[in-house]
Amino acid sequence: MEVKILTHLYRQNRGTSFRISGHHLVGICRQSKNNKLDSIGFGSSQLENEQVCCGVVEINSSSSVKEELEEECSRKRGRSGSCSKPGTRACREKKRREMLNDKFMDLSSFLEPTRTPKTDKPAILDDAIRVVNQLRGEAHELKETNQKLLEEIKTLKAEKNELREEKLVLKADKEKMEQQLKSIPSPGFMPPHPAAFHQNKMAVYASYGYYPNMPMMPYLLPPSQRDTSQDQQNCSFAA
DNA sequence: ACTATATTTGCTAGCTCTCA
DNA sequence: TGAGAGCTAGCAAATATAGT
Repeated sequence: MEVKILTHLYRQNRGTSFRISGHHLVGICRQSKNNKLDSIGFGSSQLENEQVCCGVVEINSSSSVKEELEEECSRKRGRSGSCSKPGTRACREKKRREMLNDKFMDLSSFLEPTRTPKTDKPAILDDAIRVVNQLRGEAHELKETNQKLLEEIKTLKAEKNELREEKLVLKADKEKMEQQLKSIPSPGFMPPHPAAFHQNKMAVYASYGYYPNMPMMPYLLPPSQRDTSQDQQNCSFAA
């Protein structure tokens, strides 16, 4: 264990006895903010009950001796009825306080996982209130968004149904018109112009009843072949 | 000196057990 | 079944202690 004598005096009104490497030191503990042992005020055995220690040793070790000292130097007050006797009321009360503190630490860790848990209880509660309010706001916004999306889904479904019905109506109309076309009587035999045969334009007449079982071929012909603008020149007798 | 935290202690409510 | 005793958790106030 490395010890370092500090120059300043350390004043305290109560001391605790320690034994380090066979040397008897009398003094008190000095703890840092996080309750870890920081240093020990010490004096001689003759100064055990004096108010002024002769010096302070700084502890710079992770040895079990230090742990023992830390145990010895905890904030526990050496009163009667303390938690040294398990099952006593004081012990139960201490357990209850520890449990409470643990819950506060858990809450602090939950609120700010990336930071060291706070020990300031009002600050932890402030954080908790802030986070709860923030989460409430977010939940409210998400509920509103969800409601809007549900309404949009409803509208789109209605629109889809309308389109489906429209499609059925159009399909029925189409079938009806096809039936009507099929039922129109033939206007009489009109032999196609020979040029039509020659230029493969015969299909133009297919839908007029000559070949009722044939598909409407003109739609299969390329536009250049459906052009009849030059027919008059090609076939003089048709004029 | 002041503040935060730990400890002690008195009080109360709730629960269980015993007894008439 | 109701009354009383005993036990305990929880709360709050008082007090002690440590840190700044």
